[in-house]
Amino acid sequence: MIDYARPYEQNMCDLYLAPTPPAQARLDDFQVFKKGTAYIYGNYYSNSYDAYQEPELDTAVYHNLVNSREYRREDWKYKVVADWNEDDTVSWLIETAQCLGFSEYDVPFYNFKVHGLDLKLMKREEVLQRMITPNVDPMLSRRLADAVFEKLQNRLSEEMYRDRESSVFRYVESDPYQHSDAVQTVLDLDSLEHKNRLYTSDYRPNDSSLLQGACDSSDDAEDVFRSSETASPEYYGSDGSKSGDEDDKRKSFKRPPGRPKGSGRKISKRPRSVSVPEFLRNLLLDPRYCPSIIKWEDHAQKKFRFMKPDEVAKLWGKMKQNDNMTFEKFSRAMRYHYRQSVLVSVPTARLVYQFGPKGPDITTANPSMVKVKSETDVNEVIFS
DNA sequence: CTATATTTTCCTGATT
DNA sequence: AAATCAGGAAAATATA
Repeated sequence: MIDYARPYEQNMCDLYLAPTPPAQARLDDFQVFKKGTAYIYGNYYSNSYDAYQEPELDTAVYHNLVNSREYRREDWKYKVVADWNEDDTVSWLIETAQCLGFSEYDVPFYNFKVHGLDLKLMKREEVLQRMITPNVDPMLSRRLADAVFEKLQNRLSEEMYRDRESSVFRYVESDPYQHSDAVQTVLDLDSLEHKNRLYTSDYRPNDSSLLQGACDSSDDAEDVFRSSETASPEYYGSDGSKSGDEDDKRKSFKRPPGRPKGSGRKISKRPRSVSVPEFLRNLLLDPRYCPSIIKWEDHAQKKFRFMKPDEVAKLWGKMKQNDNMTFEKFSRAMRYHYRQSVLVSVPTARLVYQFGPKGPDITTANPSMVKVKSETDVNEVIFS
């Protein structure tokens, strides 16, 4: 059953041309040397496919909520807001949200890909509108929006003040978010063994006074938020792991018994990663991918066709940080979903599959299927 | 940490 | 002949 599939959201797949981060070395890379045939085989494939690559899609990155880490650049720190480009705005937003003790997964950052000038003009209400997203508690989004808005206003007024002080503006020394030195070693084996590390532990507290509660066991946004206001997080006395040389003030506080107020709400921590069927659904509902590389064959029957199987596989690989993904392997993953009727095969037709009874929800507010349908027919004629 | 679910890799054999 | 399909097997990852 694929009841875990998140509802489709616009911008769920996001396409952008940011430089791709250095690919993580995977153990799989080395397996090539264990199998002589695979080595030659692989070369052959990659060479022949290179000829078909379309530059536009080559640099495309399928974005899902998981890789906001692409926006970890810090250019924005050295510019005035008015000079921020879209990426600067997003980078700032993500970092600010984290400094405030929120999870980056609560931030629908793709709604904030705006130039700094537009951000400046944004009213509190608009920030809120953009912050709202189906998977996050609206109250949480509201607090996040408010807090972010305040931060923005602070920065803007500080800029104004500095502008009067000196005509030459430099932001560096006033940076409220000094980043700690990167703790990265070339020989760090962890980075080889677990790619998740990138988004689980890449996160470094920038403001310890605010972040005290953000990284610990609290699931509750209320707790996190309150700790930033009153600095009264819970004290772990039993195992002793948190006591000792830590902050003395903490010892005088003890969490009152019972469930903290408002702790029943669910906030999004790390969202479940996108499954193969979900991924397909997302592409199918996104006009940036839909007719071009994958399209509906028959929306009513949930049938779809791969136009460029290798491009789809490449996107999947990109999303999973796996440069070795091929349609061959991707389709194997698809076939495993036959068992549960999430997908069903369409015999005789090649590159055509179908969502089964347990498939993801494919409804959408703006179906572009009508147009697709006619293109289908055209292509059909040409093909045969 | 354990168990289950999903995905990746590789492979054999069949089909178009 | 090259692509695509079907699954088995096993290992790797992800999630509960």
